[in-house]
Amino acid sequence: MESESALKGLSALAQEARLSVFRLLVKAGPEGMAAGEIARHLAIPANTLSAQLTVLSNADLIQARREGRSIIYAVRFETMRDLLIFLTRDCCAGHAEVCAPLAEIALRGCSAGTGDKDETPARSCCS
Amino acid sequence: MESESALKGLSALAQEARLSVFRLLVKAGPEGMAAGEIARHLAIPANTLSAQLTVLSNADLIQARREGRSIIYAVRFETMRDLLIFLTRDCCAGHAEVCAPLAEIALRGCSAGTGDKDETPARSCCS
DNA sequence: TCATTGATTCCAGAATTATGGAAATATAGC
DNA sequence: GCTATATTTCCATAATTCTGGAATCAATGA
Repeated sequence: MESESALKGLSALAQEARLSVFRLLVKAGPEGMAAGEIARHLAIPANTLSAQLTVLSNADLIQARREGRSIIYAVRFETMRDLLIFLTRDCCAGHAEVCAPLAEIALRGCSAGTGDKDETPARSCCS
Repeated sequence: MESESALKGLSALAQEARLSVFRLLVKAGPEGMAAGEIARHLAIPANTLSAQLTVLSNADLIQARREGRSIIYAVRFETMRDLLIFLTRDCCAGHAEVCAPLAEIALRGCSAGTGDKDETPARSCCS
């Protein structure tokens, strides 16, 4: 990922509502969640949410598919992975105090959880 | 790191000039770089750069110290580490396709480089 | 075809962020 | 104290982003 895409991704996530949407979609996993359901969850007007989903889509962080009358959004994990790798290389290069703890988190992976009090139990992964 | 700090960090990095400044400071390492030198490197007017450095400082991503007439800025790696961990937990939870490659990068650490053609040789780290 | 539901687009006003000229502040050397 | 250098603050303008009402589009079912 070059810095232009990274910038798009960062900008997309750098807003409260959009970060919430993204976090919700991460929880929802590959099956995703319908726009309306997201709107209900986060109490955002449909048209406002739509604009925010467009920003996330343009950054390639999420992906839409139609299912009946609903449009289902799901995270594109490859993009998020690439963004994380970009940032890690940018700030890790030469600095063990960043690399090491991050590696540990990534290895332990999901078992760590998000720290939210309302979080759902983590699934097993990262063999 | 809670989402408010993460948001600050993301916003700070979500701008072309600021991302460049940050990347430059990462390269510069703990010794940091004087504001004027940054400005010369990136061809940004001093006062504009100053505003951008303020944003990065407020997000705690960089730290200033005075040295004679110069003010030296250096990356705060703990903050960047926390931001990366926040993002990793947010998007890695349950998804090996994100965790695994990221863990590998973090373990190999700096040896990977940034991919830029003008990058300096990576230093050894991450034993 | 018509009504309903789910979602988007259009648009304009509000809010925030970015930029840089001019003036001010801080340090150093003479 | 005076001058030069390094940087910041003040301030106004420009640019961008955010928000939501109203209208529109798409799919479903009767």
